[in-house]
Amino acid sequence: MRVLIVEDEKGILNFLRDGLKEENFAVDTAQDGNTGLELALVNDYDVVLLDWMIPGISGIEVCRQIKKEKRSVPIIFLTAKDTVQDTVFGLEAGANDYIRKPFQFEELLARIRVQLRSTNEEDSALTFEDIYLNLDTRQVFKGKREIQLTQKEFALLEFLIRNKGKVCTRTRIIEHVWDIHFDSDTSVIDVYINFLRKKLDEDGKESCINTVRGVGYIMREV
Amino acid sequence: MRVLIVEDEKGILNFLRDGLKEENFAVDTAQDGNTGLELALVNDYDVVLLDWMIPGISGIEVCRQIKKEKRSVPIIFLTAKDTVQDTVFGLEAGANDYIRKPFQFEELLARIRVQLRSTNEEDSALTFEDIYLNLDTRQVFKGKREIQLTQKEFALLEFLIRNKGKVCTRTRIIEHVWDIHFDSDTSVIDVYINFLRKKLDEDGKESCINTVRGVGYIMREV
DNA sequence: CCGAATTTTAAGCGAATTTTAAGAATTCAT
DNA sequence: ATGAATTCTTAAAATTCGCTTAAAATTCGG
Repeated sequence: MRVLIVEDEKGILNFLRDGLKEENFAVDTAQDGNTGLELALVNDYDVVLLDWMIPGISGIEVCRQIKKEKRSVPIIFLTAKDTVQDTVFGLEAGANDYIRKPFQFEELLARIRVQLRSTNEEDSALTFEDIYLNLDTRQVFKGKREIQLTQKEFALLEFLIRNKGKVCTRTRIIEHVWDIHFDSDTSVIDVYINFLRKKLDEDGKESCINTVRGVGYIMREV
Repeated sequence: MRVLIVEDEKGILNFLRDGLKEENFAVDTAQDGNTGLELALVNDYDVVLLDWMIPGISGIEVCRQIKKEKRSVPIIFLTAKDTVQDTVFGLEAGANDYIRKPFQFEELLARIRVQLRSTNEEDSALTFEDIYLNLDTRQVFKGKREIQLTQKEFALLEFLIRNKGKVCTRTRIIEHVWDIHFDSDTSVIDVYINFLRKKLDEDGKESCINTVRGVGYIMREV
């Protein structure tokens, strides 16, 4: 899940970035309106956090522009202001939600989850056959057995399951899970597929992750 | 589907080439304007990706020249610049779309698909009689039976079905599926037609792929 | 700052795929 | 019917690609 944070105050920015990374988001940041807008238009984010008062183009304007091109990206305003006026402006500009500073990180997280939930229509769990992924607790079960996964393993499995039934090309995987854009020469995917298979597959049975030679991988339900 | 990429930065070039090959495109590349233009004029591409700033003739000029001779080839600009000015120039020069670097591979792919769709009008599935090709999962079914195909087999079948009812000449096949332009002295097509027939045809019945002696092959609906 | 866990790199192996090559079979014109 | 051209078939050679490992680099908590 990719997030863009547009916020000029360094302290808050770092706080948010670190917190969200811990929650396994791929985080991009911008400290002014222009950069923020550009990033938002170029990339596909799952949610955008937008400060109200930023240098360059105002938050409201950034919001308006993003919504013009990409209707579906959820935008959450972070704002110190709290008059009714401003809130109305924000929502008119197309924001999906807003949160007043200072806020509890937990609350922000909750609001982000709400937004994600509404676009994808999933709860905080993903499943594939007898594999169960709880996104809240980061627990993974294979049947009744709990499986310990590292961050990257979890992210890769999450991506594969979200795209179950479709071939995930190496390029897409490296972009969504590793956030690498211009390096095609790495075998890190192979290694992690191998890790997942070792942890998830049962002896004798076919792997739950299929290889599509020359292309990528797919989790295909039988 | 054939793509030409004109881009001087090696890293980006490789990244694009690999990514597009995974998506089953036949990819040609050029690292300067002159070579790019020449390739574009000599061959039939389904889409051209053109960097703005390249050695030799400028991207804009290449675009203009291509459009003068071949109105219909869609051209997508890859550009680091982002002023309105440049965009306007690009579109005036005849570009069909542009994308700013750095970009998500996904987004590029989406834009390419938009361009292709306007000429063809395809979904993620192709059919010919009881043969069903799913481009998402790369699965092939003959009736209810699933058929395992390799990359090249898949690409060849895809090409034949996209052109069903039309004769596919050996030259067009070798260009679109193998990306070979001069070497007419190979029997690789015969071999692969043979592979496909073995996998797809049923005993006793006529092959689903017809030979047009001296010319090529055709999938003709009865 | 150290040590453990995680992530990444690199290399060898082996299997699957792709290509080459050559003889057999077919088609077509004379 | 015959011979030339073209296509089919097969097998073997060449290549590519993914799997596996181990070791190096990095991150992170104490």
